[in-house]
Amino acid sequence: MAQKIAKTNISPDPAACVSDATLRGLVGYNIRRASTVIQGDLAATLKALDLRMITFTALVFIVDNPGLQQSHLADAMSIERPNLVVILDELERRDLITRDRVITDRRAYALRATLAGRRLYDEALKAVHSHEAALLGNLNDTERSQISDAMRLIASLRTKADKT
Amino acid sequence: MAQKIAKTNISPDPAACVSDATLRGLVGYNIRRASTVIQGDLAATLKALDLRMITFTALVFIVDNPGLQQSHLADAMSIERPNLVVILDELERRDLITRDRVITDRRAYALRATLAGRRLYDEALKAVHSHEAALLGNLNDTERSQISDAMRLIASLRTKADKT
DNA sequence: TATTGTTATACTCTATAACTATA
DNA sequence: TATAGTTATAGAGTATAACAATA
Repeated sequence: MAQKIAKTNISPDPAACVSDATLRGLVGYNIRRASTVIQGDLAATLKALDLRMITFTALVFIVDNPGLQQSHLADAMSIERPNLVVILDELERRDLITRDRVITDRRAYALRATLAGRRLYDEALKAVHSHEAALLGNLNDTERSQISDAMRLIASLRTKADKT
Repeated sequence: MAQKIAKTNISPDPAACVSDATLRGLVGYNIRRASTVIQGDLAATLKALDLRMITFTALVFIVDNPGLQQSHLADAMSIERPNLVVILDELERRDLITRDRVITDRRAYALRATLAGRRLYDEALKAVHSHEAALLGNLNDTERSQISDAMRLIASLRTKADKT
């Protein structure tokens, strides 16, 4: 027993000894790790409302931009049109949104949230905001704004990956 | 022609009119967008060296932690052991790393970078650092440090998604 | 001829169960 | 019995080609 404790003290957690010092010197590595933690936590929050990150995002865009077309939503979400179809199928099946033919262009659908959709939107946003408040409790409003500003600045940058 | 220009001026880019004001109020949304931009750009940088983000990350860990075992590397990279196998297979096939039996525990492999692996490590890190310098050119060292510090703080937080 | 939404499909990334060889 | 590495496989998420309806 004493021997076991001694052995444990020598190597309590080998994984913790793995150095990521080089990677921590990269801004991209640190942002990605933070993003992973927040997304994981956010996913757990939304799961209680039977929403995934991507269905939540689509719902928010539709509530905020009533009459939006699928192709424009796909652009805004930076996803391909075919992948949006199944997401909207799910939201429509749950009666959270409607797809109405556009009279001036019968190829397109105008997306609108139903009352149930707007209610879920309110509920989800409230949950996500409290979640962020809890997770980022150590940061004050100024610090949180600074982080968001810096992230928006970086998100607006483009170099090699720019395709357009 | 004049009519066409007029029409264009009315609606130059419908997608740009889609408001994401609500989502921009969420720190997680802003971090994820920044992360996507940086990862995309980083991927393009590493592609020139025939590396993906995940193979690059594994290589850096192995060079920095010689003798590392696969299970500890998987923990450090937050990926499952089976998924690491194919990554190491690729690095080993390209003679960038070796898998040596551990004499004290013949179940485990000690991972080490070859000379070629260390050379690619140097080359890749140089490329990634210049890439970040170019992408984040508008930010000075202090601002970049502040961002990294904030991201590391967030990455260290755990609430709902904490499984352990 | 070009565009909107759709289907089918493929490719990557990730997660789990079960096996082997060692401990 | 438990652990390290492996295999097979299933599930997300994402990307492309091709089609019907419409412009």
